[in-house]
Amino acid sequence: MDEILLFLLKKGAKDSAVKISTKDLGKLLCMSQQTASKKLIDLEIEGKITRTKTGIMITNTGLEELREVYSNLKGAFEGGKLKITGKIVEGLGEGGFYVSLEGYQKQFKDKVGFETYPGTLNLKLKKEEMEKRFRLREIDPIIIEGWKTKSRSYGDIFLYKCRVENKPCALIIPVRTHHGFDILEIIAPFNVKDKLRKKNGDEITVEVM
Amino acid sequence: MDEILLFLLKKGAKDSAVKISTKDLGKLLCMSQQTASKKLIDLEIEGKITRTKTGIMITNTGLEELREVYSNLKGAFEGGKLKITGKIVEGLGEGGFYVSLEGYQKQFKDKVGFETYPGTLNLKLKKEEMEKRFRLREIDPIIIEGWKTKSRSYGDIFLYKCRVENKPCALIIPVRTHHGFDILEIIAPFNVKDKLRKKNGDEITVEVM
DNA sequence: ATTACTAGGAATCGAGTAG
DNA sequence: TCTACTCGATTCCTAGTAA
Repeated sequence: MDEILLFLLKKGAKDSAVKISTKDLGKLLCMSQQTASKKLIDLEIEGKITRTKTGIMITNTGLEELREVYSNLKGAFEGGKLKITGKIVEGLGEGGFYVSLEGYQKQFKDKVGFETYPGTLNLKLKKEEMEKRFRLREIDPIIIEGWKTKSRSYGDIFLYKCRVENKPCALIIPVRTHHGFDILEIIAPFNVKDKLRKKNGDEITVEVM
Repeated sequence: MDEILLFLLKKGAKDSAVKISTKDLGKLLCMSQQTASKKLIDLEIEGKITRTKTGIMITNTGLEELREVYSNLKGAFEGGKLKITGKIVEGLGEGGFYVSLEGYQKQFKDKVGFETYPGTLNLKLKKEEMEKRFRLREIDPIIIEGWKTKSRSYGDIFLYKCRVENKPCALIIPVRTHHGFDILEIIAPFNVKDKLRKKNGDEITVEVM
Protein backbone atom coordinates (compact mmCIF):
# COMPACT_ATOMS: atom_id res chain seq x y z
CA MET A 1 0.00 0.00 0.00
CA ASP A 2 1.13 3.46 -0.77
CA GLU A 3 2.80 5.23 2.11
CA ILE A 4 2.02 8.67 0.77
CA LEU A 5 -1.68 7.90 0.62
CA LEU A 6 -1.55 6.66 4.21
CA PHE A 7 0.29 9.77 5.29
CA LEU A 8 -2.26 12.03 3.63
CA LEU A 9 -5.06 10.11 5.30
CA LYS A 10 -3.43 10.64 8.68
CA LYS A 11 -3.26 14.33 7.90
CA GLY A 12 -6.98 14.38 7.27
CA ALA A 13 -6.95 14.55 3.45
CA LYS A 14 -10.07 12.41 3.56
CA ASP A 15 -12.22 15.33 4.78
CA SER A 16 -10.34 18.47 3.88
CA ALA A 17 -7.53 19.63 1.64
CA VAL A 18 -4.09 19.15 3.16
CA LYS A 19 -1.43 21.66 2.30
CA ILE A 20 2.10 20.32 2.29
CA SER A 21 5.10 21.05 0.10
CA THR A 22 6.87 18.27 -1.76
CA LYS A 23 9.96 19.21 0.19
CA ASP A 24 8.35 18.64 3.57
CA LEU A 25 6.55 15.55 2.36
CA GLY A 26 9.84 14.11 1.23
CA LYS A 27 11.51 14.93 4.52
CA LEU A 28 8.73 13.36 6.56
CA LEU A 29 8.67 10.18 4.50
CA CYS A 30 12.44 9.91 4.05
CA MET A 31 12.57 10.53 0.33
CA SER A 32 13.81 13.36 -1.85
CA GLN A 33 11.67 16.31 -2.85
CA GLN A 34 11.85 15.04 -6.42
CA THR A 35 10.59 11.59 -5.55
CA ALA A 36 7.76 13.01 -3.47
CA SER A 37 6.81 15.23 -6.40
CA LYS A 38 6.89 12.32 -8.81
CA LYS A 39 4.78 10.13 -6.57
CA LEU A 40 2.15 12.81 -6.12
CA ILE A 41 1.98 13.18 -9.90
CA ASP A 42 1.53 9.43 -10.25
CA LEU A 43 -1.16 9.31 -7.56
CA GLU A 44 -2.97 12.09 -9.38
CA ILE A 45 -2.76 10.26 -12.71
CA GLU A 46 -4.07 7.10 -11.06
CA GLY A 47 -6.98 9.19 -9.81
CA LYS A 48 -6.28 8.57 -6.15
CA ILE A 49 -5.73 12.19 -5.18
CA THR A 50 -6.63 15.61 -6.51
CA ARG A 51 -4.51 18.71 -6.08
CA THR A 52 -5.82 22.24 -5.98
CA LYS A 53 -4.50 25.54 -4.68
CA THR A 54 -5.95 24.75 -1.28
CA GLY A 55 -4.06 21.48 -1.02
CA ILE A 56 -4.30 17.76 -1.59
CA MET A 57 -7.39 15.62 -1.12
CA ILE A 58 -7.83 11.87 -1.42
CA THR A 59 -10.45 10.84 -3.98
CA ASN A 60 -13.01 8.09 -3.54
CA THR A 61 -10.78 5.79 -5.55
CA GLY A 62 -7.95 6.43 -3.15
CA LEU A 63 -10.17 6.01 -0.12
CA GLU A 64 -11.44 2.72 -1.47
CA GLU A 65 -7.91 1.41 -1.65
CA LEU A 66 -7.23 2.46 1.93
CA ARG A 67 -10.54 1.11 3.11
CA GLU A 68 -9.83 -2.28 1.66
CA VAL A 69 -6.54 -2.50 3.52
CA TYR A 70 -8.33 -1.32 6.64
CA SER A 71 -10.97 -3.97 6.19
CA ASN A 72 -8.32 -6.66 5.88
CA LEU A 73 -6.44 -5.51 8.94
CA LYS A 74 -9.63 -5.18 10.94
CA GLY A 75 -10.69 -8.66 9.96
CA ALA A 76 -7.37 -10.07 11.08
CA PHE A 77 -6.95 -8.14 14.31
CA GLU A 78 -10.53 -7.94 15.51
CA GLY A 79 -11.06 -11.45 14.25
CA GLY A 80 -14.04 -13.61 14.96
CA LYS A 81 -16.14 -15.18 12.27
CA LEU A 82 -17.45 -13.01 9.49
CA LYS A 83 -21.10 -12.24 10.03
CA ILE A 84 -23.11 -10.28 7.52
CA THR A 85 -26.51 -8.86 8.30
CA GLY A 86 -29.02 -7.80 5.71
CA LYS A 87 -32.67 -7.25 5.03
CA ILE A 88 -34.69 -9.72 3.00
CA VAL A 89 -35.86 -8.21 -0.25
CA GLU A 90 -37.89 -9.65 -3.10
CA GLY A 91 -35.77 -10.83 -5.99
CA LEU A 92 -36.85 -11.18 -9.60
CA GLY A 93 -37.13 -14.92 -9.41
CA GLU A 94 -34.42 -15.34 -11.99
CA GLY A 95 -31.85 -16.45 -9.43
CA GLY A 96 -34.15 -19.32 -8.56
CA PHE A 97 -34.34 -20.31 -12.19
CA TYR A 98 -30.61 -20.44 -12.62
CA VAL A 99 -29.71 -22.31 -9.45
CA SER A 100 -32.31 -24.94 -10.21
CA LEU A 101 -30.60 -25.82 -13.50
CA GLU A 102 -29.18 -29.31 -13.35
CA GLY A 103 -25.73 -28.08 -14.35
CA TYR A 104 -25.52 -26.05 -11.15
CA GLN A 105 -27.60 -28.32 -8.89
CA LYS A 106 -25.29 -31.27 -9.41
CA GLN A 107 -22.30 -29.21 -8.35
CA PHE A 108 -24.10 -27.85 -5.30
CA LYS A 109 -24.75 -31.42 -4.19
CA ASP A 110 -21.19 -32.54 -4.89
CA LYS A 111 -19.32 -29.55 -3.55
CA VAL A 112 -21.58 -28.18 -0.81
CA GLY A 113 -23.53 -31.24 0.22
CA PHE A 114 -27.08 -30.15 -0.38
CA GLU A 115 -29.56 -29.70 -3.16
CA THR A 116 -31.00 -26.26 -3.00
CA TYR A 117 -34.56 -25.12 -2.73
CA PRO A 118 -35.37 -23.76 -6.21
CA GLY A 119 -35.19 -20.13 -5.28
CA THR A 120 -32.69 -17.65 -3.91
CA LEU A 121 -33.01 -15.27 -1.04
CA ASN A 122 -31.89 -11.73 -1.77
CA LEU A 123 -30.33 -9.84 1.10
CA LYS A 124 -29.94 -6.09 0.98
CA LEU A 125 -26.94 -4.89 2.98
CA LYS A 126 -26.78 -1.69 4.94
CA LYS A 127 -23.99 0.67 4.07
CA GLU A 128 -21.91 -0.31 7.08
CA GLU A 129 -22.23 -3.99 6.21
CA MET A 130 -20.99 -3.54 2.67
CA GLU A 131 -17.43 -3.22 3.81
CA LYS A 132 -17.63 -6.84 4.93
CA ARG A 133 -18.00 -7.94 1.36
CA PHE A 134 -14.34 -7.13 0.93
CA ARG A 135 -13.55 -9.60 3.67
CA LEU A 136 -15.15 -12.33 1.59
CA ARG A 137 -12.26 -11.94 -0.81
CA GLU A 138 -9.93 -13.17 1.88
CA ILE A 139 -11.82 -16.45 1.98
CA ASP A 140 -11.27 -18.95 -0.78
CA PRO A 141 -14.60 -19.56 -2.48
CA ILE A 142 -15.91 -22.86 -3.72
CA ILE A 143 -16.05 -22.44 -7.47
CA ILE A 144 -19.19 -23.64 -9.25
CA GLU A 145 -18.27 -23.99 -12.88
CA GLY A 146 -20.35 -22.63 -15.71
CA TRP A 147 -20.89 -24.19 -19.10
CA LYS A 148 -21.95 -23.35 -22.62
CA THR A 149 -24.73 -24.53 -24.89
CA LYS A 150 -25.20 -23.67 -28.53
CA SER A 151 -27.53 -20.83 -27.65
CA ARG A 152 -25.98 -19.29 -24.54
CA SER A 153 -23.46 -19.65 -21.73
CA TYR A 154 -23.85 -20.03 -17.98
CA GLY A 155 -21.11 -18.35 -15.95
CA ASP A 156 -18.99 -19.47 -13.03
CA ILE A 157 -20.33 -18.87 -9.54
CA PHE A 158 -18.31 -18.20 -6.38
CA LEU A 159 -19.89 -19.94 -3.41
CA TYR A 160 -19.25 -19.50 0.31
CA LYS A 161 -20.63 -21.95 2.86
CA CYS A 162 -22.59 -20.20 5.58
CA ARG A 163 -25.08 -20.70 8.34
CA VAL A 164 -28.32 -18.83 9.08
CA GLU A 165 -29.67 -19.39 12.56
CA ASN A 166 -27.39 -22.38 12.73
CA LYS A 167 -28.76 -23.98 9.59
CA PRO A 168 -26.63 -24.57 6.50
CA CYS A 169 -26.86 -22.26 3.54
CA ALA A 170 -24.52 -20.65 1.06
CA LEU A 171 -23.72 -17.27 -0.33
CA ILE A 172 -23.50 -17.29 -4.10
CA ILE A 173 -21.84 -14.61 -6.18
CA PRO A 174 -22.02 -14.98 -9.96
CA VAL A 175 -18.62 -14.01 -11.33
CA ARG A 176 -20.30 -11.67 -13.74
CA THR A 177 -22.86 -10.42 -11.29
CA HIS A 178 -25.86 -8.35 -12.24
CA HIS A 179 -26.32 -7.13 -8.68
CA GLY A 180 -24.67 -4.13 -7.08
CA PHE A 181 -22.46 -4.52 -4.05
CA ASP A 182 -25.45 -4.06 -1.76
CA ILE A 183 -27.27 -7.27 -2.68
CA LEU A 184 -26.22 -10.74 -1.59
CA GLU A 185 -27.84 -13.91 -2.90
CA ILE A 186 -28.34 -16.92 -0.67
CA ILE A 187 -29.26 -20.49 -1.38
CA ALA A 188 -30.27 -23.16 1.13
CA PRO A 189 -31.64 -26.70 1.11
CA PHE A 190 -34.97 -25.28 2.22
CA ASN A 191 -37.17 -22.24 1.73
CA VAL A 192 -35.54 -19.80 4.12
CA LYS A 193 -38.52 -17.51 4.55
CA ASP A 194 -40.88 -20.40 5.38
CA LYS A 195 -38.52 -22.36 7.60
CA LEU A 196 -37.26 -19.37 9.59
CA ARG A 197 -40.65 -17.63 9.48
CA LYS A 198 -39.26 -14.53 7.89
CA LYS A 199 -40.87 -12.13 5.49
CA ASN A 200 -39.60 -9.41 3.21
CA GLY A 201 -38.08 -6.60 5.23
CA ASP A 202 -36.95 -8.83 8.11
CA GLU A 203 -33.28 -8.89 8.94
CA ILE A 204 -31.20 -12.03 9.04
CA THR A 205 -27.52 -12.65 9.72
CA VAL A 206 -25.44 -15.15 7.83
CA GLU A 207 -22.27 -16.44 9.36
CA VAL A 208 -19.60 -17.31 6.80
CA MET A 209 -17.79 -20.54 7.63
CA MET B 1 3.49 -1.11 3.92
CA ASP B 2 4.55 -4.48 2.75
CA GLU B 3 1.96 -6.25 0.66
CA ILE B 4 3.37 -9.69 1.41
CA LEU B 5 3.03 -9.12 5.14
CA LEU B 6 -0.56 -8.03 4.63
CA PHE B 7 -1.27 -11.07 2.52
CA LEU B 8 0.18 -13.41 5.13
CA LEU B 9 -1.91 -11.71 7.80
CA LYS B 10 -5.04 -12.28 5.73
CA LYS B 11 -4.13 -15.93 5.45
CA GLY B 12 -3.90 -16.18 9.22
CA ALA B 13 -0.11 -16.15 9.65
CA LYS B 14 -0.69 -14.19 12.84
CA ASP B 15 -1.99 -17.26 14.69
CA SER B 16 -0.74 -20.27 12.78
CA ALA B 17 1.87 -21.18 10.20
CA VAL B 18 0.74 -20.58 6.62
CA LYS B 19 2.02 -22.90 3.96
CA ILE B 20 2.40 -21.35 0.54
CA SER B 21 4.98 -21.80 -2.21
CA THR B 22 6.89 -18.85 -3.56
CA LYS B 23 5.40 -19.70 -6.94
CA ASP B 24 1.81 -19.36 -5.73
CA LEU B 25 2.63 -16.33 -3.62
CA GLY B 26 4.08 -14.65 -6.68
CA LYS B 27 1.07 -15.52 -8.78
CA LEU B 28 -1.37 -14.19 -6.20
CA LEU B 29 0.51 -10.95 -5.71
CA CYS B 30 1.40 -10.43 -9.38
CA MET B 31 5.13 -10.88 -9.06
CA SER B 32 7.57 -13.53 -10.17
CA GLN B 33 8.46 -16.56 -8.09
CA GLN B 34 11.95 -15.13 -7.77
CA THR B 35 10.76 -11.82 -6.42
CA ALA B 36 8.44 -13.50 -3.94
CA SER B 37 11.37 -15.63 -2.80
CA LYS B 38 13.62 -12.60 -2.41
CA LYS B 39 11.02 -10.66 -0.47
CA LEU B 40 10.43 -13.52 1.92
CA ILE B 41 14.18 -13.72 2.51
CA ASP B 42 14.29 -9.99 3.21
CA LEU B 43 11.30 -10.14 5.56
CA GLU B 44 13.01 -12.95 7.42
CA ILE B 45 16.25 -10.97 7.70
CA GLU B 46 14.31 -7.97 8.98
CA GLY B 47 12.82 -10.26 11.60
CA LYS B 48 9.24 -9.76 10.49
CA ILE B 49 8.52 -13.37 9.63
CA THR B 50 9.88 -16.79 10.52
CA ARG B 51 9.87 -19.76 8.19
CA THR B 52 9.74 -23.38 9.30
CA LYS B 53 8.77 -26.65 7.68
CA THR B 54 5.18 -26.07 8.73
CA GLY B 55 5.00 -22.72 6.99
CA ILE B 56 5.39 -18.99 7.49
CA MET B 57 4.43 -17.05 10.60
CA ILE B 58 4.52 -13.34 11.28
CA THR B 59 6.68 -12.35 14.24
CA ASN B 60 5.81 -9.76 16.86
CA THR B 61 7.96 -7.25 14.99
CA GLY B 62 5.95 -7.85 11.87
CA LEU B 63 2.65 -7.67 13.71
CA GLU B 64 3.71 -4.39 15.28
CA GLU B 65 4.24 -2.89 11.86
CA LEU B 66 0.82 -4.05 10.70
CA ARG B 67 -0.82 -2.90 13.91
CA GLU B 68 0.57 0.58 13.50
CA VAL B 69 -0.91 0.88 10.03
CA TYR B 70 -4.16 -0.51 11.42
CA SER B 71 -4.14 2.08 14.17
CA ASN B 72 -3.66 4.87 11.65
CA LEU B 73 -6.44 3.65 9.40
CA LYS B 74 -8.77 3.10 12.31
CA GLY B 75 -8.11 6.58 13.60
CA ALA B 76 -8.89 8.04 10.21
CA PHE B 77 -11.95 5.99 9.32
CA GLU B 78 -13.61 5.42 12.68
CA GLY B 79 -12.24 8.18 14.81
CA GLY B 80 -13.39 11.38 13.33
CA LYS B 81 -11.50 14.00 15.23
CA LEU B 82 -9.64 13.04 18.34
CA LYS B 83 -11.50 14.33 21.35
CA ILE B 84 -10.11 14.01 24.83
CA THR B 85 -12.21 14.64 27.91
CA GLY B 86 -10.82 15.34 31.33
CA LYS B 87 -11.52 16.96 34.65
CA ILE B 88 -9.99 20.29 35.56
CA VAL B 89 -7.57 19.95 38.46
CA GLU B 90 -5.44 22.49 40.26
CA GLY B 91 -1.87 22.56 39.03
CA LEU B 92 1.17 23.66 40.97
CA GLY B 93 1.45 26.91 39.12
CA GLU B 94 4.83 25.95 37.76
CA GLY B 95 3.50 25.25 34.26
CA GLY B 96 2.30 28.83 34.16
CA PHE B 97 5.75 30.03 35.07
CA TYR B 98 7.43 28.12 32.31
CA VAL B 99 5.06 28.94 29.48
CA SER B 100 5.25 32.63 30.32
CA LEU B 101 9.01 32.66 29.71
CA GLU B 102 9.83 34.77 26.70
CA GLY B 103 11.77 31.90 25.08
CA TYR B 104 8.58 29.87 24.89
CA GLN B 105 6.08 32.71 24.44
CA LYS B 106 7.74 33.95 21.29
CA GLN B 107 7.50 30.51 19.72
CA PHE B 108 3.87 30.13 20.73
CA LYS B 109 3.10 33.33 18.89
CA ASP B 110 5.12 32.38 15.82
CA LYS B 111 4.09 28.76 15.53
CA VAL B 112 0.60 28.65 17.00
CA GLY B 113 -0.62 32.15 16.43
CA PHE B 114 -1.43 33.28 19.95
CA GLU B 115 0.25 34.51 23.08
CA THR B 116 -0.86 32.43 25.98
CA TYR B 117 -2.47 33.45 29.19
CA PRO B 118 0.26 33.05 31.80
CA GLY B 119 -1.03 29.85 33.28
CA THR B 120 -1.76 26.31 32.24
CA LEU B 121 -4.89 24.28 32.75
CA ASN B 122 -4.30 20.81 34.07
CA LEU B 123 -6.70 18.12 32.89
CA LYS B 124 -6.95 14.81 34.67
CA LEU B 125 -7.95 12.01 32.29
CA LYS B 126 -10.13 9.08 33.19
CA LYS B 127 -8.66 5.67 32.63
CA GLU B 128 -10.61 5.09 29.45
CA GLU B 129 -9.44 8.40 28.02
CA MET B 130 -5.79 7.70 28.57
CA GLU B 131 -5.61 5.38 25.60
CA LYS B 132 -6.30 8.38 23.41
CA ARG B 133 -2.99 9.86 24.40
CA PHE B 134 -1.40 7.20 22.26
CA ARG B 135 -3.32 8.45 19.28
CA LEU B 136 -1.57 11.77 19.71
CA ARG B 137 1.56 10.02 18.53
CA GLU B 138 0.00 9.60 15.11
CA ILE B 139 -0.28 13.36 14.84
CA ASP B 140 2.81 15.37 14.08
CA PRO B 141 3.35 17.82 16.91
CA ILE B 142 4.49 21.38 16.58
CA ILE B 143 7.87 21.43 18.23
CA ILE B 144 8.63 24.28 20.63
CA GLU B 145 12.35 24.35 21.03
CA GLY B 146 14.10 24.55 24.37
CA TRP B 147 17.30 26.41 25.17
CA LYS B 148 20.11 26.54 27.68
CA THR B 149 21.43 29.21 30.02
CA LYS B 150 24.53 29.01 32.15
CA SER B 151 22.53 27.86 35.15
CA ARG B 152 19.96 25.49 33.66
CA SER B 153 18.25 24.21 30.52
CA TYR B 154 14.68 24.47 29.29
CA GLY B 155 13.52 21.43 27.33
CA ASP B 156 11.65 20.99 24.07
CA ILE B 157 7.87 20.93 24.19
CA PHE B 158 5.53 19.04 21.87
CA LEU B 159 2.46 21.09 21.09
CA TYR B 160 -0.84 20.08 19.51
CA LYS B 161 -3.35 22.65 18.34
CA CYS B 162 -6.80 22.07 19.80
CA ARG B 163 -10.15 23.63 20.40
CA VAL B 164 -12.21 23.82 23.60
CA GLU B 165 -15.83 24.74 23.06
CA ASN B 166 -14.79 25.94 19.65
CA LYS B 167 -12.12 28.28 20.95
CA PRO B 168 -8.44 27.85 20.14
CA CYS B 169 -6.08 26.29 22.63
CA ALA B 170 -3.18 23.87 22.64
CA LEU B 171 -2.08 20.73 24.35
CA ILE B 172 1.51 20.94 25.51
CA ILE B 173 3.63 17.96 26.43
CA PRO B 174 7.13 18.66 27.70
CA VAL B 175 9.43 16.10 26.11
CA ARG B 176 10.78 15.22 29.53
CA THR B 177 7.47 15.47 31.31
CA HIS B 178 7.05 15.47 35.04
CA HIS B 179 3.41 14.49 34.79
CA GLY B 180 2.07 10.96 34.61
CA PHE B 181 0.06 9.84 31.60
CA ASP B 182 -3.16 10.88 33.30
CA ILE B 183 -2.49 14.62 33.30
CA LEU B 184 -2.66 16.83 30.23
CA GLU B 185 -1.57 20.44 30.22
CA ILE B 186 -3.40 23.02 28.17
CA ILE B 187 -2.58 26.57 27.19
CA ALA B 188 -4.87 29.12 25.60
CA PRO B 189 -4.84 32.83 24.74
CA PHE B 190 -7.22 33.40 27.65
CA ASN B 191 -7.94 32.13 31.12
CA VAL B 192 -9.93 29.03 30.35
CA LYS B 193 -11.67 28.75 33.69
CA ASP B 194 -12.86 32.38 33.61
CA LYS B 195 -13.85 32.52 29.95
CA LEU B 196 -15.67 29.18 29.91
CA ARG B 197 -16.97 29.62 33.47
CA LYS B 198 -15.47 26.41 34.68
CA LYS B 199 -14.12 25.51 38.06
CA ASN B 200 -11.91 22.76 39.40
CA GLY B 201 -13.66 19.41 39.06
CA ASP B 202 -15.64 20.39 35.95
CA GLU B 203 -15.15 18.34 32.82
CA ILE B 204 -14.08 19.80 29.51
CA THR B 205 -13.38 18.24 26.12
CA VAL B 206 -10.54 19.30 23.89
CA GLU B 207 -10.71 18.48 20.22
CA VAL B 208 -7.31 17.95 18.66
CA MET B 209 -7.03 19.56 15.25
C1' DA C 1 8.22 -30.69 -7.21
C1' DT C 2 10.71 -26.78 -4.37
C1' DT C 3 13.94 -22.43 -3.24
C1' DA C 4 17.24 -19.14 -4.39
C1' DC C 5 21.50 -17.61 -7.04
C1' DT C 6 23.27 -14.77 -11.02
C1' DA C 7 23.08 -11.55 -14.73
C1' DG C 8 21.30 -7.96 -17.18
C1' DG C 9 17.27 -5.34 -18.32
C1' DA C 10 13.66 -2.29 -16.22
C1' DA C 11 12.15 0.85 -12.96
C1' DT C 12 13.09 4.12 -9.48
C1' DC C 13 15.68 7.59 -7.16
C1' DG C 14 17.79 12.03 -6.42
C1' DA C 15 21.25 15.88 -7.69
C1' DG C 16 21.15 19.59 -10.66
C1' DT C 17 18.40 22.86 -12.51
C1' DA C 18 14.64 25.41 -15.24
C1' DG C 19 10.28 27.61 -15.05
C1' DT D 1 10.03 30.43 -2.62
C1' DC D 2 7.69 26.40 -5.08
C1' DT D 3 7.11 22.17 -8.58
C1' DA D 4 8.75 19.15 -11.85
C1' DC D 5 11.99 18.17 -15.70
C1' DT D 6 16.48 15.53 -17.25
C1' DC D 7 19.76 12.11 -16.74
C1' DG D 8 23.24 9.34 -14.49
C1' DA D 9 23.34 6.25 -10.34
C1' DT D 10 21.26 2.91 -7.93
C1' DT D 11 17.87 -0.39 -6.80
C1' DC D 12 14.62 -3.78 -8.08
C1' DC D 13 12.70 -7.36 -10.92
C1' DT D 14 12.64 -11.47 -13.56
C1' DA D 15 14.42 -15.15 -16.95
C1' DG D 16 17.48 -18.77 -16.75
C1' DT D 17 19.13 -22.17 -14.08
C1' DA D 18 21.45 -24.74 -10.17
C1' DA D 19 20.76 -27.20 -6.07
